[in-house]
Amino acid sequence: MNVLEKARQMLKAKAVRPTIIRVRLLAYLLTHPVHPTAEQIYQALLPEFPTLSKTSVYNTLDKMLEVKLVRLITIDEKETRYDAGTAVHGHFFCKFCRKITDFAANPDYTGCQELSGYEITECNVYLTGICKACLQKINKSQEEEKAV
Amino acid sequence: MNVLEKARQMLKAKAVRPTIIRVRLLAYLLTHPVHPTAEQIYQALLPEFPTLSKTSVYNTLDKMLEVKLVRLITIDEKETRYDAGTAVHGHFFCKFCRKITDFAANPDYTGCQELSGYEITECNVYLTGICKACLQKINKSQEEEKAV
DNA sequence: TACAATATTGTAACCATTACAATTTTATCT
DNA sequence: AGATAAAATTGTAATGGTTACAATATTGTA
Repeated sequence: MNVLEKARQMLKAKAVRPTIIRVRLLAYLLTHPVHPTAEQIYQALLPEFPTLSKTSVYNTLDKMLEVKLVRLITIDEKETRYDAGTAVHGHFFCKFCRKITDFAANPDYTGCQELSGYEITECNVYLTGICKACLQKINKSQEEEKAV
Repeated sequence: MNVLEKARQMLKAKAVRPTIIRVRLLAYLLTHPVHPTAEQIYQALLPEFPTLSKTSVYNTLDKMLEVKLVRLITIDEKETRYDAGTAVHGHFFCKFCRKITDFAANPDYTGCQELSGYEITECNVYLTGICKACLQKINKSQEEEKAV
């Protein structure tokens, strides 16, 4: 089954009408698990739907957030990112390249006193710092400075 | 030692010049650990500093973020919140009243394979859902509907 | 006091996101 | 298939948090 059919099935299972735009947008998220912004999604779909509007992207994402086919990632305070991954995992945000990396994380806070009686619907673990690649770049440029 | 003196000491320790506005703003955060927004901080300090500008609030917060006297909380995608608490803890965000509750959380991801070689400077655990008080309100209003 | 560095202010711009009314598409019924 | 109503999509304009930047004020030091 290709990814379009898969996206269609996922939408149907959540009783969301599988319109072309919704199917393609969800398929895009499934095949591009890089936590894109609304703008990136818009730009990616534009060639295929020249009349696509930014509002439609936001509407579609809101719909999918409602039924939990998509998760919000607010680790980057500049813009919101979206993730179609269903498995719970943590997100690492590099301050230099602004890329987000997934990592295994499934914390259990059911026994937490402060939250007894609370209804928890979403869980996000965010780490911020500098990724390996950027660290290497930084070290390299420092060495070059020394050499001069 | 009162909170103003404490704020002054904290700023000095980080080599940030303890100007009146910085001291008062930090003292406000220390005495109001409710994760206020920039707007709320601005409104709270305005009576004392009638000429205070929003830009100064942002500048001051940026300065304190740099030296880690303050942490960013991005759990609410609508606006950024600020927290002067130094101890690591998680944040619960209620979708109804938009209040943020602290809870104990100190996850250890030093052994995480995906992040080996990464430099981690910040860690945030965000839970979203409905708080106890809002759940009770919802239940109550549902009962009233039934009664009618 | 005078000077240089730093902090604060005010205004205007930026830009992601949302509101809303108009248009188009879709599902259903005849 | 054609008609109709509901739902989806679009375009435009507004909203509002945040930032850029130049002007002004304050601070520390000689």
